[in-house]
Amino acid sequence: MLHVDLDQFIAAVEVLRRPELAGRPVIVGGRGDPTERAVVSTASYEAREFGVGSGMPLRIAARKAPDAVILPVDAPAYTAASEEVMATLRAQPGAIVQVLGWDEAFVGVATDDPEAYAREVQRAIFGRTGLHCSVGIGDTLVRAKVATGFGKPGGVFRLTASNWLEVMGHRPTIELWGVGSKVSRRLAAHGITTVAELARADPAVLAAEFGPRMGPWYRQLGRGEGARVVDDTPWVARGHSRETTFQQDLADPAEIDAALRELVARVLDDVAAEGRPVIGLTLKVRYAPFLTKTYQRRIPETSDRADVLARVLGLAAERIEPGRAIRLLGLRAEMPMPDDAREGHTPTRSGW
DNA sequence: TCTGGGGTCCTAGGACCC
DNA sequence: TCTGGGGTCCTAGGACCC
Repeated sequence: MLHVDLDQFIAAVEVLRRPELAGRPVIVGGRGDPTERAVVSTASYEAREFGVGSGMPLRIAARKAPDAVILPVDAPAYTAASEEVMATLRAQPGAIVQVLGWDEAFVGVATDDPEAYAREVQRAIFGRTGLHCSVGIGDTLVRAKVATGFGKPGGVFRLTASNWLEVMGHRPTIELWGVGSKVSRRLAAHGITTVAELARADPAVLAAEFGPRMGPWYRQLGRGEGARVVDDTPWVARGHSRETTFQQDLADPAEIDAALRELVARVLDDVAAEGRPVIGLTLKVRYAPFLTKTYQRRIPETSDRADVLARVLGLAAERIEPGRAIRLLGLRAEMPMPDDAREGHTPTRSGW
């Protein structure tokens, strides 16, 4: 299994079309205005030198890297670049491709020399798109994914059962794919701080702490074990959602009503593009300063836009706390899943 | 530091049914 | 009547990923 990950993808796409930015700190986020409520999508390696990273408020990023070029997010441009990359991968001999996002994919292939294959993948992607990537090689998907980090930038790295513990054993659990800050802290409370410790943790302790599915799965993660199959079946979304953080908190009922109607329209456009009905709604409300509530409702299957709008407005009228300032409104529509896309999932934290 | 947007999956508790 | 047990559905919240 190969895991292919583009280096500083979004920033790299921007630099490709503005070569004069090469070598400069580049930050992409929001509408490119550091005075707005927005966060960093990607920072170029030069910007990361200043301590700027993904998810950081744009305002803070601009303070840390005052000379950085700050650009707005241009999703269509990244989608187009991503499609070029994925097409290149699919054109490789024998490749089975599972897309994980704009800038990464698993590639399953039978080869005697995976390093040579990886180098060829890098050459092909650069040749067609001008973008650099790193490649992880593994005997499980988890090991391939984790290996990529050791190849960055522009390299190739192999992680298998034979070197997993030697390379990863002494590292903190948060470096595992699927372990974040909360879980690593809960693990630490049980005396588990390293990958090796997680690998030999008591399954009963993990199950008691994290539940019957997640507990055993974390132990597997510590061992680098898991799926060994690249799945290229087309993605079927469970739902579509839209959300907006307002630059100024909303309090006026008329403004809230208008924002809800806008959200319904945008979500239903996404749903209608797939020609599927709606079976559930989730209204998300972030009250000022930062308290998030979700109001969820199963609804009779419908494709009628007016019906959905009426239900959303009804849900909002019932649940939204009157008079409270609102920072964010979001709406998610859930769609029925086809039978063949519903079963057999083990937790992977990224949907496949 | 004052915290985006679009996704997925898991857990827990209560309702309800047999 | 003072009280079982299992299964499923629904809702709210949490965690993680890119």
